[in-house]
Amino acid sequence: MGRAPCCDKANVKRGPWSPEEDTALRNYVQKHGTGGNWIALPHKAGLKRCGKSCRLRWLNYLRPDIKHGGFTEEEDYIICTLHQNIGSRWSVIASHLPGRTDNDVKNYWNTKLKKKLAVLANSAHVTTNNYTQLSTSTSPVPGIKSRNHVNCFSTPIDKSLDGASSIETGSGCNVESQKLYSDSNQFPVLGLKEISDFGVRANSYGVSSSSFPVDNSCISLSGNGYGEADTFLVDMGYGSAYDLLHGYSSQEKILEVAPGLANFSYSKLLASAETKPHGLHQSITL
DNA sequence: AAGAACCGCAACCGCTCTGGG
DNA sequence: CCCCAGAGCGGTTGCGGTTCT
Repeated sequence: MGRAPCCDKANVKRGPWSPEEDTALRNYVQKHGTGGNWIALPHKAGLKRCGKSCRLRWLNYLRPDIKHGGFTEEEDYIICTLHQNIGSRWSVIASHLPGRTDNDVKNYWNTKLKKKLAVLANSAHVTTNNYTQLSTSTSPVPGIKSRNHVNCFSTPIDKSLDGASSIETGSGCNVESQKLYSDSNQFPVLGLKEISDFGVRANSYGVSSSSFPVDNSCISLSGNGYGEADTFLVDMGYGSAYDLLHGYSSQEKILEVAPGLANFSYSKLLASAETKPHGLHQSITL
């Protein structure tokens, strides 16, 4: 026996909403609110619709603060970053995008962004950028062991950044790991730095992303327009920071995971630079 | 010009979560 | 605790519009 339906499907209208229905629902909600009871709402509003359908219509289309239209580059960036870190938790991702609904974000990801990233991944000369979660067996940095999805990308940090600015660095730079690094004197590793050294504030989403702040002692961007940058974020892909916190927190261990860091040089990387939408920094794809 | 293929998005479905009794 | 109704969520579908052949 299946689950009981949430409403009498024989007596409710389905399919696209008419302008009259939209008006009735909008007027009712604006006047009375939802009352915390969507099941009873359609009857009160004089609608022959399922409560769930009303809720969806309101949340995804009729709400006054809904933003319609194309997604910006900045929104792309946020979606990609969060999707990398937390997966398809659309409601959480949407909560970071004012005016966007989970349905919007989900549709956008499935119809456009996913394909866009696939094209980017295929066109990358060396590897993909860290927007993707490819289960690739090829490693972006020579010698890095293939893990669940090890992709690497760097972000030159502009030292003129406002100190109050926030860069998503994942838990690789969160307070807990920074403390661990500094307490155990691990920072000499390859120019690994504390994010706060650069005058920017790490913004941890409480996820296992993995951006390492480093100085230019291990990175050279000469010849590709970034030679003047002396601080960078290097993102090793989801999971690496977690490892640093749980057993890979020594230089030997780091090199075990990523031996390529020992002679890591960006100078050999292609200058497939793109301007990041928020204007805080730029990134290159390794 | 017409049919096929593709695309984007609104809406639905069914499962999980949550809170009140 | 347990149960259940309702809310919330993510995956999927269906359809209208657009582009391609």
